[in-house]
Amino acid sequence: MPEDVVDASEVEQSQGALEALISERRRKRDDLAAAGLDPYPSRFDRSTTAGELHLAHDGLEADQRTGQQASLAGRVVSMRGHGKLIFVTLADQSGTIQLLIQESRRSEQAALVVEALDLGDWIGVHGEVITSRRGELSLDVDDIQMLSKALRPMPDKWHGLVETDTRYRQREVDLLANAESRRVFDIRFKAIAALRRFMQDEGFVEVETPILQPMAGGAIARPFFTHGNALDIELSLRIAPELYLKRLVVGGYEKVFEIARNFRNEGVDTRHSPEFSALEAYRAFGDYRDGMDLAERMIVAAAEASIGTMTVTAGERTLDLSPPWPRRNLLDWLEEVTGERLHPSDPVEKVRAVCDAHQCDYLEEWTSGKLIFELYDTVLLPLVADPVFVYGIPIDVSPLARSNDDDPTMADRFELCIDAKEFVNGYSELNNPEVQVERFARESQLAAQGDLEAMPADAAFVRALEYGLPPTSGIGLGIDRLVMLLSGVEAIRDVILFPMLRPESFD
RNA sequence: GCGCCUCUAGCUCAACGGCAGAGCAACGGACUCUUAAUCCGCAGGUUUCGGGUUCGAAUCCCGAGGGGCGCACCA
Repeated sequence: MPEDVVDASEVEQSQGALEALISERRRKRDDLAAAGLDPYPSRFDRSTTAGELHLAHDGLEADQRTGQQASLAGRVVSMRGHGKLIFVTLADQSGTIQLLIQESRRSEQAALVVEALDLGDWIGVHGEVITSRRGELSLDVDDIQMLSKALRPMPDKWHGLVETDTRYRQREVDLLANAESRRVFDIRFKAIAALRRFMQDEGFVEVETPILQPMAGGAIARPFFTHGNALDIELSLRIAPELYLKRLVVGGYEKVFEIARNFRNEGVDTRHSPEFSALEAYRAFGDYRDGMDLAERMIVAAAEASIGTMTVTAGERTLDLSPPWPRRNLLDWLEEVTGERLHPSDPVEKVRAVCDAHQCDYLEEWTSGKLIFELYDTVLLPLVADPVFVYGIPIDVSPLARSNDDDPTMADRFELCIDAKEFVNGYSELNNPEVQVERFARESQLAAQGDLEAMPADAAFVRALEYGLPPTSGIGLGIDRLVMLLSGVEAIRDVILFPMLRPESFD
């Protein structure tokens, strides 16, 4: 082959296949503009939506004309051409509807738009609501406007977008191409709306507390750090809203909640995201039992509103969320399973022996209470399928919880477990400032001994307690996990719209 | 952080040491009841990147990058 011919084809190819597809669409857009039709008009008046039309007319016999004129707007998701007749599937947020575009009926403007039409374009259409000869509800289109010309080719209309990387990085494409993805996020936002409604109906006030904090507290986790220029101070991103919310209860807000984005600078996996959402609620004059009641009703309300059933699937198994949920004492249950009656006051050797017998790893410095909690995590938690409250948790791992009146080594604290995962953590709040100081001191001591999990003392919080925190019940719900449960997906990234990923390079 | 897997056309996937292919999307054409429309034609590639082995590499080896999954930490 002569040199110059080779060069020419290389120049042609250097444009790239994707660029060629985009240029083609650009050309169509420019053709429209040249014909005096704005490919990006400012607005469009629609009279109805695909969903409303289906509600109004589904069940109609084939080949009917309703006489109803309608204007619809949406994205072209499929086209089936038959020469002088084209079937288009139009998608709006409410669903999809078929358009019948007949050459004999359409306007001149419509003809130009059809000429320039590609999958993915946003269009506005007008016509009569009819059913096709096959009985599908359709709009017999007489006019079309381009509302926004899409320049990039859409993913495969049958397989959608599969590659997880692209699905997370270009969530907009995932959403427009994959109905399953839309389903999951619809559940998410319905559930969150339901939680908010439920809390408001219960008389809780929704509040906002700082995300940028001088010292991240209220949980045990490594924070993200940033710098505040104006004050020239180091700030942490919140790991939990707990301490600020309790200060609001001190201030007289008897029922408060916050839907809080929390940030933890820790491992990322199927169940953990650096950025995640929690609902924390505090109710004056209640204790941890009220927390269990609240958690149960809250989750049931969210399930009802988002999926309309108490049956969910988690991997291979089917779970039943129907209340009431059993409440099991941790030490009793542990005895049932291991055959050993353990207590935080037991010598560590005794508890370690049980750990050894159940493949539960531990560190040298752990107390009996901490070991018991670890046994719960490794031995009991995996047994959980349907929801179960586990209450009575060692005080050693509960520095912000009130101790039990009859057994000061135990906290009046519970966790709600479903499908081998923790969903809610709640307790009677510790409101004795001096005991809180002791707890913080003990945590500091642990930190000094090298325990990376120790909680830093928060003097402002202690001062607040000194003004008087009423008896208070507090709970925290992991919203992402709840959405995973309700939607039946197994990766937390599938319930977060834009999960954290390494930045793309656009070179 | 450590281990394993993965990356091929815009999308979904083949080819697994011997000429890089298909379907969808695109482009040209036929078609007024399809719905994964069909039919004919045409085009589309630095096989993620960089090295190496080989007569020959998408394929084997080494390294880098993206992503996924385990383990550890955590909710």
